[in-house]
Amino acid sequence: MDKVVDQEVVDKVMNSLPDEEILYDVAELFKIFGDSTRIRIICALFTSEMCVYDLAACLKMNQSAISHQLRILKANKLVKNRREGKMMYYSLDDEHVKSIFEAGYAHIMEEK
Amino acid sequence: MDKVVDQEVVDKVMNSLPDEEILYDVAELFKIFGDSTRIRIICALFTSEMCVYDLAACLKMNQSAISHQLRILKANKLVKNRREGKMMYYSLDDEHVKSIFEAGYAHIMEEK
DNA sequence: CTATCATATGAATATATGTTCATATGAATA
DNA sequence: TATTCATATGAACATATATTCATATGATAG
Repeated sequence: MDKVVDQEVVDKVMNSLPDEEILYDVAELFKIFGDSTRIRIICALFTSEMCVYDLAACLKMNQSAISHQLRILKANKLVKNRREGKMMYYSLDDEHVKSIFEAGYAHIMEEK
Repeated sequence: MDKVVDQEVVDKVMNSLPDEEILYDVAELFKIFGDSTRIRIICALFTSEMCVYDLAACLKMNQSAISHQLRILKANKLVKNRREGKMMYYSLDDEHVKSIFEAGYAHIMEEK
């Protein structure tokens, strides 16, 4: 006899899944957190708002790389910025950023 | 006068950053969540353990793609599996999986 | 207005990664 | 043991993305 799907289970699971579009957005959000440069930027901003130049110094990366990543973070509303003269100060834009980070961080620390 | 880093801020931030290796691991973890196929697999497994065949049916994807992603999820200890005859049942392997997902999900839902 | 500084951005490059196809593996059954 | 079914896996391909380099933009000081 051929294997067929367990229709009962499949139906139950399919009904429980959030909309595909929502899950796509959730994945896109996690993708933002899924890069070590961006995670380090986010972590740095937990402590203090910073300008691009100082962020680059902290992370020992060049200014352009930081700028590109800040652009992505800002486009996803995870950071915001304010200008002060020539300098642009970045800070976190959402309380969720910390809770998301901490959920992942807890998982990693438990493994150690 | 040349701009120099704000050494005080930079020092404070650098001291607050977790080890680079930890942050790398955190980023790697979020990267796993940062793919819509894997997020959908994870979500499906919130409801019920499932075999590969049924998972593929739920997500309307081919078996190979699901298998490849399950392999990644398992390598990262987010899912575990048990064999029952020919079938391999997958389920979530860690309580953190749900808390991580929910942190991201909450952020997305708030935007809607 | 010009020069300089801080930041942003486009193009190019290298690398990573997801899916598909073909096929292998491993278990059950005839 | 040969066949069939469920799953796993390697290779190939296409796509996405992070960084660097060069340069543009925007703001301030002289």
